[in-house]
Amino acid sequence: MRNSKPTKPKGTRDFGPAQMAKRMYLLDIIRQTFRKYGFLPLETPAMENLSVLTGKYGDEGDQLLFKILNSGNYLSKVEGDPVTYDAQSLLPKIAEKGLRYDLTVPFARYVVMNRNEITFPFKRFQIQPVWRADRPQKGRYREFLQCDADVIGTKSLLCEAEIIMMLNEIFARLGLEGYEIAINNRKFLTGLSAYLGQPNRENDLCVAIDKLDKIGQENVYQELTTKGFSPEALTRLSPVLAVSGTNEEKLQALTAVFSGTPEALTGLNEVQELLGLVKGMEGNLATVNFDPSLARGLSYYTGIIFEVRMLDGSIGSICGGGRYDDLTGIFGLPDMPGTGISLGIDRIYDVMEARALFPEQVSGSTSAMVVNFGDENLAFALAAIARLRKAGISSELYPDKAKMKKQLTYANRNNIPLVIIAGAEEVGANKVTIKNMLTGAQTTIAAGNLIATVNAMLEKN
RNA sequence: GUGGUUGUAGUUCAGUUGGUUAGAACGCCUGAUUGUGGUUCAGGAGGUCGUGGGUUCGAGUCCCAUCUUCCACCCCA
Repeated sequence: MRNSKPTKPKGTRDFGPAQMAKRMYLLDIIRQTFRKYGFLPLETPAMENLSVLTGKYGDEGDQLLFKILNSGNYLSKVEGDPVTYDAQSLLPKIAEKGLRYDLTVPFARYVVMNRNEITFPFKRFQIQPVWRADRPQKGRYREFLQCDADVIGTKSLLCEAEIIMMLNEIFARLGLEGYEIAINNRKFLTGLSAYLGQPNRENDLCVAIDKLDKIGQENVYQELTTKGFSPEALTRLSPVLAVSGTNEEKLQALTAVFSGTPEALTGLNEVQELLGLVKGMEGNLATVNFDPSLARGLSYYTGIIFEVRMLDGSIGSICGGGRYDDLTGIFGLPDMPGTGISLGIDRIYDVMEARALFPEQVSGSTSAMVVNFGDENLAFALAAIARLRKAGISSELYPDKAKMKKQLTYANRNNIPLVIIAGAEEVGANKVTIKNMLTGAQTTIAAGNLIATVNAMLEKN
């Protein structure tokens, strides 16, 4: 018999109390802001049927789905020898469920299944973990928490404008600076593709130009050439990639170039209109950057798309999203336009940690500990802890009659600021001693003044 | 999925061309202080060197496999 050391699956993390305090601080701000903008909470199961998940994220996405083996004798439905199957044809026979890959598709499923109960437009937010069988890397995990806010059932650009307002508000409250909200429009990209003489090739086009910041123009052109884009197309593309200046200047310049391409113009006009709406709501436009090379991979986007990134490039995008005008169509409910965003709180956490942006007092420790002297003070200690809790003071009684040294060490390690000491000496005189662990000072007071004194001392800290 | 990288006490890391009993710092435990933590001092525990094979008289050190870590690509939060 040999004990093996326990391990944790690749790309997963534990969050101890110290990390949780910070995560909850972050989540509280996001949750409050979502609610402030009228979004309602929703949760869906960790697992979905594979029929719901597959085919929504492209071939690459399907590869990254975690599949759940059927219960029981899962090989019984396989005809013949399983070894003769390839993975793709064997899969549907042995697995019919998978872990969710994002929150948008489960949301679409929910909307379709509950279309008669939902009042549209429907605004919901959802904060739950998602799983991807990706190879872990910096800021990239196999299990991570997404914070989504979506509006479904309206084509109004006001939704996009509110998303920008909301993002700015969240980052302002977190004290996070040095980010940009990049925006673009899929319609513009579709028009661009046509303009280049390669209609319906916007996917390949997007994948390539999305990398502009990273690999430079030359490499983008090389990639496009290998994908069959002609030299003429690249010549027509270059003024688009080279466009610079303020958002207004970029829009103006591109509007002139695309005067003969209606779809691209529609896209540009929407961007223009969106910026106007944000301005009208007194939003901060300094963080908003119209980036005609922003593409985003997920194929369901059809309108304005977003991406939030740190200007120092320290980490991948911390938020992504966009408009999808027909997400529920694949589930048999057409004409259900929507738009939404997803915040990656694991990455935001990493950035905030690196910049020491978490406030000191997020630790959320217990306020007071009562020292356990055993029978000597059991009755008194029980009454004291009850009174403290009735008064709303987070407190605990050390569970064992241990040495005072050990009990104080415990309080110290857990950042408990006040320790209540009442042994035979104090109990006999109907008094208690309160020790302030920060200063080391301690006072002995009448037992009846315990709550008032503790409150006063906590107030001061 | 492709290419690379990493693994030695709880943690961060040393460990010479392969050579006795694998080290340090911090942390942890005990005591100085039988009712006082955080500072100080004294002492102590803790490692089949990621795992499994191989080469060798001899492997933490070399080779293979596997897992893990981190990174780039793909893609993405």
